[in-house]
Amino acid sequence: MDVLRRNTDYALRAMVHLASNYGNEPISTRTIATEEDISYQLACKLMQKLQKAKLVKSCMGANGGFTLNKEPSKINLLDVINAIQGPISLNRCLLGLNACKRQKNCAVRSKLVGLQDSLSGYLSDIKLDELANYRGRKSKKNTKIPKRKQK
Amino acid sequence: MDVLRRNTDYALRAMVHLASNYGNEPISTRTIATEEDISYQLACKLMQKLQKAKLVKSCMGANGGFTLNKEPSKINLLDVINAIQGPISLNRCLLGLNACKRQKNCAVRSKLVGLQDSLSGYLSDIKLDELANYRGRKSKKNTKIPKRKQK
DNA sequence: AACAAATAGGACTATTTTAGTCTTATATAT
DNA sequence: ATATATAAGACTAAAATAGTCCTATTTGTT
Repeated sequence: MDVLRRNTDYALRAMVHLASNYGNEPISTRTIATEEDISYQLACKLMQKLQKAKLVKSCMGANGGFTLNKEPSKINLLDVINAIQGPISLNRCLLGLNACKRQKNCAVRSKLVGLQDSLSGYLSDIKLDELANYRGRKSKKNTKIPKRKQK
Repeated sequence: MDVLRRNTDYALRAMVHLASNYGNEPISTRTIATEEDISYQLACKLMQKLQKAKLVKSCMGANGGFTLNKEPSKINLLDVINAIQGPISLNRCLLGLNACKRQKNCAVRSKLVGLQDSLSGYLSDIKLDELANYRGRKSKKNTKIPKRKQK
């Protein structure tokens, strides 16, 4: 099974796309969907989730679209994962759901806590700017504020 | 979402149970199911999977049941996970399935490879003996070979 | 030999989760 | 006005996971 779901992959592509464009005009969902091979309708859903999580900023209307809401270096992989698929947990027990009665002296659980933490740590250390630079090599190193007025 | 599925939790309980009993007579699935709160039918399925993975040894017939196939210290968490839910992967891409065309210069992918490895490493460093000792404190420190003849 | 207690294993069903679509409403530049 | 966007809820479809059922086989015990 996969830890990162398909929709998370899509969202990550979208975010990297936006990161590569950081500092410029908003990009429409249609453009992102087309260039990143995501169904348009689905992309809309994902962008909305990202917006709710304050990772992107939306501009409605003609010439509208999305821009990152923070510098790429201030958005990490875990942020995106959390926004789209919710918190990653090694098992239900660690999430607090469906906790079995064994909990308090469960050896498995106690071992997993450490792993859970290092997993989160690793993911939150990977920032969007690294991903955007690696990928397109068309990063603009441009930190201008988008000219378009924001919502 | 959970990395370890419910059935994996069940199987882990069963394995820890067997580890605590290592060196003694086989334990029947019915007993394991009852003591570990697993549906009997489901437990049967899980034990079969563990058997196919050579983690446990079965003894058919009356007074039959299962014993570990190796010392508890030689069975790790990842073994059990692999037996029950198959290999853990961070995403499809790393599993080789559904690989997207971006593959070769995908920054996300390259970052995840490292994480995947450390995840596997961590899980395979946790052995059943640690879990069994922690839990029941009724470990026998007894390495006798089971008296009952093995299949 | 008969019986009871076990595992073996395939087929099937149900449940849950995830992915994806449809539709309608609202905002905004031209 | 119109065209091009986002917003968002309801809905459907597909896939993955969990769980059950049934029948066969093995083996110890009486």
